[in-house]
Amino acid sequence: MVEIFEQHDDIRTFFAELLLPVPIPRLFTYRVPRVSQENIRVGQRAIVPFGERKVVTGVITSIHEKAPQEYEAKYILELLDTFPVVSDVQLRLFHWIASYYLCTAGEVLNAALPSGLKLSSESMVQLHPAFSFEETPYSFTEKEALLLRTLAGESMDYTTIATLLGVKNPYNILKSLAAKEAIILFEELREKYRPKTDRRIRLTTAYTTAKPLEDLFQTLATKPLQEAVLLRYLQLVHVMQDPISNSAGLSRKVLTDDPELSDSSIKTLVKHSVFEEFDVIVSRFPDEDVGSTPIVPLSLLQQQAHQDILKSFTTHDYTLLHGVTGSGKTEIYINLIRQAIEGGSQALYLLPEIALTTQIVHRLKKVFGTTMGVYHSRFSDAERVEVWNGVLSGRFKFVVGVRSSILLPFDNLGLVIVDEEHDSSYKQQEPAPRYHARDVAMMMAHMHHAKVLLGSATPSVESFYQAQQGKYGLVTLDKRYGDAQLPQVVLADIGRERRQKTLKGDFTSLLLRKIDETLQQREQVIIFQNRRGYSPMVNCEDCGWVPKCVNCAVSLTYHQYRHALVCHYCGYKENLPQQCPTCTSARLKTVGYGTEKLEEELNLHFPNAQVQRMDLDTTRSKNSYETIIDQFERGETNILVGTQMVTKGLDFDHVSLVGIFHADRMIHFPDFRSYERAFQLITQVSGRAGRRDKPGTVIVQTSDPEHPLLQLILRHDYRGFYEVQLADRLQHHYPPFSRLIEITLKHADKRVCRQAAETLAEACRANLASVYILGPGEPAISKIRNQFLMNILIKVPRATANLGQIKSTLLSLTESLTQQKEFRSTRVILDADPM
DNA sequence: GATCGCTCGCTA
DNA sequence: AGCGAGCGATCT
Repeated sequence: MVEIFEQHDDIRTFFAELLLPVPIPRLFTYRVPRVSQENIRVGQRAIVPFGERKVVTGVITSIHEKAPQEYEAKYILELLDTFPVVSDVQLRLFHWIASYYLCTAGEVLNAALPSGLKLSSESMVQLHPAFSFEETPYSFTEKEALLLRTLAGESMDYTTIATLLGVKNPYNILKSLAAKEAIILFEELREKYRPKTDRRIRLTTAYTTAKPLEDLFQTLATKPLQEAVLLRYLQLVHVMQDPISNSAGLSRKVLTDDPELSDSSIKTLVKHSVFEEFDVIVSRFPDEDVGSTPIVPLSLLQQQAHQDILKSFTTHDYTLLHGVTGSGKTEIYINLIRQAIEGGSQALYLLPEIALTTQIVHRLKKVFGTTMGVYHSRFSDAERVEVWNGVLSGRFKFVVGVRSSILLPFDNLGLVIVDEEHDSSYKQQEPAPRYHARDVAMMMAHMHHAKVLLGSATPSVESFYQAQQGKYGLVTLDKRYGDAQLPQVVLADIGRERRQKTLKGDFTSLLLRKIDETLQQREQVIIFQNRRGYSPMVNCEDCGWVPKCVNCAVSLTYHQYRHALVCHYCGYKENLPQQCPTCTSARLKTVGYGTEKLEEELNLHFPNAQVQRMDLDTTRSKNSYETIIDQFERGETNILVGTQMVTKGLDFDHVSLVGIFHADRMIHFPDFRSYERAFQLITQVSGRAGRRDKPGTVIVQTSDPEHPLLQLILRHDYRGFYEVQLADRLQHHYPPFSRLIEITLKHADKRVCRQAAETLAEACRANLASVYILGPGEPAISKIRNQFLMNILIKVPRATANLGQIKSTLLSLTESLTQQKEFRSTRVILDADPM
């Protein structure tokens, strides 16, 4: 074939579609600079101008030659990568999440990329170089002058300035100052991620051979301090035997940390070019104890379950492992993960936030060593970038992580394990994307042709139903590991003890006696109470006044250690008044028990025991969580009091008693999932009690011991619980028989909020066929941060095929609502599969 | 009349 | 989301 026309590669113009991390439901077209034409690939990041002055990082989703017709595309400023850092499957997944969870793909990208990978510019302000107060012909307002004085040589960003001046938007002030040539505005691009480096030291090439070294020792004969440094170096780095070892050098810290060596001598040797310093990039995850520990062999039951799971995988992509607490699910997971990795694919092990503890990480590290990455919200951003890059480079074949690790750049997943599958922390609540990691895992696994294993002692009604229907495989482990007994659950009747006057505060005599017995036997106790603070409420004994939050429709929680009333929703804080502000009575009393009060009263009841509290307030600082766990593990603490944090992922050998301080509030929460949550929570905490040889006891304090749910918990009757729940869900059109979409409207004006909700609900009723619509109604907490809330619930029966269409109708109805003038500042939040 | 502050539209 | 234009409210 003869080429008739010569290809003029150099005159072709390429365009790229970019996904940007902004909440706009659209891609953006940019022009590819000539120099990048050869190298640009889908999945690379690029810096692009966005708006008048800003620049942002986006991801290339396609490359083409179709010039946009209606506008002139801007140029890509810079390609940040030489290879794709977002995989194809990942991009597809982002779009699926966006459409299923009613948000934009940009919001998903924003959640997925660690901010270290999202370079963007920040608007900065600096004093004009030619400006001086003496020479300027202009006059300034007070705020302007304050800013000019504060700026003096420094540059500041907009938000700092806004705070400094006490205004919301400093833009007008800045514009005026810029016009008077007093300041200049500029954009600062910040490199957020920096690899961690280690400063190293080595001999300069002049001294790497025997002769010069000998001469050097001659010279240093009168300088013993420097000689010592040199000797130590030669002792640690065998320069003569292995010249390469010198080029790798020695970490400078090794020498400076040595108390026998002097810092200044090291510096002098560097100054005299005996040593040279250089930096190497090191991992933030040091290669600690590589996988060498032999794996504990599986018990017969575990082996059986393992085989059953593998067999189930041949017919089902999704399998549910229903294993009672303490049945040893983790060992089975470890085996499956190893097999997946050995088969050449990636594995992901998801855990709820509070279950991903150092205990479990250490255990897995011993098996998987450096091929394992850990992704946790407590990690710094730099660490997240390294996990991201580690998955890309293939360094990590396996990741243990929380919800958001589902968004890492896997390209060859073979297995996803979702442990504690029922846990509500898999569902992101606050900012969009409001995704459920378990359900995303299933879609993702589908895209990768991978298998998913859901694990739980108390599966969600939804998942168990799917298993019952044969949609998921089901494997059951109903014996504890090593034939240990399930804990004995005992109800303590608060009402009866109150009548018999044996109640002490809110402690039943039964609970107190059991704690005492347990301590006598040198065993440990966990007390669970799902309320932090001292008391959830304060109350005036004379007029009934209750302190409320000024921004939210909730009563304030009293925190004793801060001696303050605190709002758990917005953080508002005020001092506890000396007297009631309405009737001046001094008889203000605290009502109810938080973990803080429990801790205090346990100290009074058991003065010889060490009581430790574990909740948000005691685990705020970086290592406090680990410290509390370590102390408890070593037996330095006898009683651990805590919120949900004590329910998961912790294994202690000497806990034989678990107390659930108040079961009633969990059960009687106004929500169709409250029974399920209570059942799961109580079962989970109970699982902390008892190990191999000693069965544990669980005391559940309740005012309603006859309650059917408690009766089911007593018998460890998951199936019974499930049947009851399922009937209820069927009757009221709840999942798994319907899919839910919750609409929340927010507005500062209660009337507007209600009107908007009514208008929207009406529009839904008029435009959506074959769905059930509930509301609008006020949620239990009707105001948060000065925004009034209204809810509408849409129930879409499973049989309804057009879920996608319903969602897009909802989006357009919402859109037209907020376009109406009176509702323009109403915020509407759509939440698919709310928890 | 200038200045402040909020709403709204746009981003390629 | 974040920026910037425009416009009505508010102080002097």
